[in-house]
Formats: sequence, C-alpha cells, structure tokens
Amino acid sequence: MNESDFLRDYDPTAYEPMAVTADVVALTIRDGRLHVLLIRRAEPPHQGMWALPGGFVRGDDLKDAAARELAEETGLLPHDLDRVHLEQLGTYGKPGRDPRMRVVTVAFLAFAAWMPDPKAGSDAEAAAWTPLTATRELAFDHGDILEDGLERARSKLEYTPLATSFVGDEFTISELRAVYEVVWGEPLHPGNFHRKVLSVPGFVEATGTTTERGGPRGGPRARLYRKGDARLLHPALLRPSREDEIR
Amino acid sequence: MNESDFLRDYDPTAYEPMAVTADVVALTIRDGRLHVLLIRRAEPPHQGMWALPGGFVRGDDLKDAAARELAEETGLLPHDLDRVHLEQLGTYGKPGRDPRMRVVTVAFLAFAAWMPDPKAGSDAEAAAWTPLTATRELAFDHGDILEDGLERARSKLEYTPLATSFVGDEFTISELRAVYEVVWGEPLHPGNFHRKVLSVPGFVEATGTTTERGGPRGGPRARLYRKGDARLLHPALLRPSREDEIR
DNA sequence: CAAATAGTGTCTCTAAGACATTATTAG
DNA sequence: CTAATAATGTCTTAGAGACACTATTTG
Repeated sequence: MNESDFLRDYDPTAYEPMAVTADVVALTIRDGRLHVLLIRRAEPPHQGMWALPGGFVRGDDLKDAAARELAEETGLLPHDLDRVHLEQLGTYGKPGRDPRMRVVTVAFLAFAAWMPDPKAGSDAEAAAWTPLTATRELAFDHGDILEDGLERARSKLEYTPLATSFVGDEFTISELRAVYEVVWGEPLHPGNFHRKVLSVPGFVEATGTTTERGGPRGGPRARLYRKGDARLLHPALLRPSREDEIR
Repeated sequence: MNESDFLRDYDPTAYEPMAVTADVVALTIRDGRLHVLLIRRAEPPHQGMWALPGGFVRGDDLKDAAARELAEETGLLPHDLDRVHLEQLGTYGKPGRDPRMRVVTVAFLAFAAWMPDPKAGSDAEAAAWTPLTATRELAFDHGDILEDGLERARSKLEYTPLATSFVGDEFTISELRAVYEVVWGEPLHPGNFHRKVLSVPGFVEATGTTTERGGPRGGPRARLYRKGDARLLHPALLRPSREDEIR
C-alpha cells in the first residue's frame, strides 16, 4: 500500500459520505414516573414524529457533542451539566437507518435528578419530557436505542450507585427505593431494601439530619443520606425475578 | 431550519472530514495464556508500531465491517466466523487521536476458542497473536481500547457463559476453569469452581462421555460438557478480591 | 383516633469459600 | 509405587427474602 492508496483511504469523500451524530437518551424521574427527553422532528424524514435529541459531531469530542445537544434541548447551563451522569451507550450504524445517507450515531445515556422543562432547539419544533408509558413509535431506529438505554439503566442500578443520580443531594432511603421501583418497574420490599442499602459499604452516608416532616399520609420523619464514595456496589442489588431473561 | 440548512448538515464535506473505522480486540487463549491479535503498521503515522486490526467502514454494517477485518487478518472463512463471539465494545472519537484527520473508531471485541495463525492483510506488514504480557505500547489510543476490551472480557465472564467461547465444542470443567484463571489472572479453587459451574442452571450440559486419557501428569479421566442454553449465569461467578475497584 | 411509614428484629434458605476426602489415572 | 487431578462432602459464614414488630408521624 503506497501513500496515495493511504490518503485515498482517509478521504471519506472518495467513498460513500458518512455523517456521525451524537444522540442522547436522557432519563429523569418526574411525578414518580420515568421520563425520557424527546423532540418532535420539524423536517423530513419522519417529520412530525418523536425522536431522541441529537446532532452532528463537529470538532468536539463525542461526549462533549452529546452534552452540548443535551444542554441545547433542556436549557441546562454547563454548571448544571456537571451534575448529570453521561455515559456512552452504543453506536448504531446500520446502512439505511437514515434514508438520506449513511449516518453513524453514537448514543449516550444521561441520568439526572431534575431537569428544567425543555425548550425547542434548532432542529425540533418541540421537545418534551415524555413518560415512558406514553412513548409512541420513534423516528429512525430510536426505539431500539431507547430500549437499549433502558436496559442499561436497569442493569447499572444493580451494581453501581447510579440511583443517587436520580435524587437530590440529600435523600431518604424511601426516595432511593422509589428510583429502583420506577426504573425496574416492580415494587420492592421496604424493610429489606432499607437494610440492604445501609449494608453496602460506601453506597450512602448519613447526614445526621432528618426530613422536616413525615410522609404526606403519616409516618415518622426519615433520616437523610448523601451519596457515598463507592463506585461499585458490593454486594450488588440484584433485580428480582428475571427468570425469562436467563435462557 | 429550511431544507438547504438541512442538507448542509447532512453533507459531511461541509465540515471537517470524518472517517469511521471498525477496529477489533480479538482475544484467544494459546498455550495457557491470553493473546490479542495485533498488526504491525506498515505506513505512517506510528509506522512500525503494533496496533489493533481495523479498517474503514464502507457500505456495510459496523459489525460486518469488524467481522470482515477479522477475517482478513486471520484468514478465517465466513463459516468459522459463525463460531466467533463478536460484540460492540465502544466508540472512540477524541479529536487528535489520529494525527491526519478526524477518525471515529467503533471498537469490537471478539472471542474465539482457536484461530489460525494470522496472515498479513493489506494494511499491515505483519500480524501476530501476541501474549498480553508481551504487549508494548500500541499505536493511536489502541492501548486504551485494549484495556477496555480486557475489562469487558473479565466482566462478561462473571455473568454470561462467554467462557465457553474460548474452549472447543466439548470441554472439561478444568478447561473451563483455565479460561477463567487466564482471563481473570488469578487461580481459582478447583473443587469449588467445579461444583459452582454445575450448580448454575444452563451453563453447561453433560455429554455423557469422558476424555480418552487422564491429565498429562496423572488424574482420572474428566467428564466432557457442552455449552448449555443459558444466556445469563444465575447466580453469577463473581471475581474474588476486587476491593480496589469498589471505591 | 386510624392509617401510613421508618427502621429494626428474626427466621429460613441459598450460596460462597475454606478445607478435607475418595477415586482414578500417568509415569 | 507416587504425584496429580476429578469429583464430591462438610462446615462456616454472608447474604437474600419473607415476615413481624415498634415507634413515629399525618390527618
């Protein structure tokens, strides 16, 4: 292989043009339900359909491109973005997934305790936090990407302290349990969950304070906790009943 | 946003040119040690350095591009490729990781029980299965990619039956244990491992036969097993002693 | 007051790991 | 024969989950 072959290989215009986008599956919990950030497409193809927010990767890093896109759609400031967990989910590049041209999409997964109401970005006529129970069919293969993101989120709750990204700085064990119940989609045993969380080293750390009031329907004040210093939960909090996924 | 803005966004030549490659971290076990497939770069940059095999994504799917690259470097036939586990590892796109131009690399992870000796492909003057203990510094950020691949491999042995991809169709529990020991880099208790593997539903399935001979240094003939139908190991085989990774 | 909830106690069963033991093979 | 190894047994301890219970708070 000589130098001209070499340069030809590195000239994308010599082959099919290829675009790289960074799309985001942004999850948050509102009103006790899991929500995903969606935009309504203002242009064809799939005009009028809901899709994941995303945009072209320019001169920045892939993760920075995803963060920028998330900030654009949500109105988050760079300062707020520091408090959002953002990780790479996977890359989707099947030919034909975008009817116009070859598009390779690097998908990211974002978790946040609270996010402002979205404002429409430049490439969407509307953006909205949508309850997962209400999601319709999405544009392109974004339905698959969303499914992969949800499975990743469910899985990461098991062996990382990620659930603390969904709650505020100080939280009660019940609030943490609500995160697990909403993401996993099944009720957990309050007493066992409580004891389990406190038994995992570094998961949470007591603040020494309690809530001002008890629950809205009674009950004592709950102790408040902060995120601990563990990066992995050991032992892990495994999901109950996944018999169907094993075989 | 009007149609011309739109098309401009989809024309990659209007911005920095971007290339997409599929690179492969191919792992196999030879002589009781973990090996990775490396090529020696025939062209600058990093001429003469070792690197992961990879190539540009053309009109095919990302995974197909990775499989093609793997086949090229190893001389594997499509038929053999069916028996190789191939999964997406992650995508690396930091600006400057290739000094020539913006390159986004989708990395794949491959596991195989046995692979033929590599032959040099078109863009390498040499290719070789290299013991991991003997890997020098790699070109580009391939050292990081390799590290990520190894960690993924170690982790997947815990909760999937992936170890069976490293052994032949029929194998003994000791052979399976050797896979775990080599990938995890630490000895395991033979008796406990044996009982544990057999206790995980669907991990392995007895063939009813045994090896022809005992071990090279004595011992009874071992029973032979096949891969079972489990997709997830439950309970998982957790790595011992990862205290350092928890915090 | 009744109802709800936080937090803890207790019991059972499973699983992990340390260690021992027996049977079978190679050399 | 001895050394090595396959396979199983035994014991201890940790952890998951079911269930009960007390204390505290709301309305």
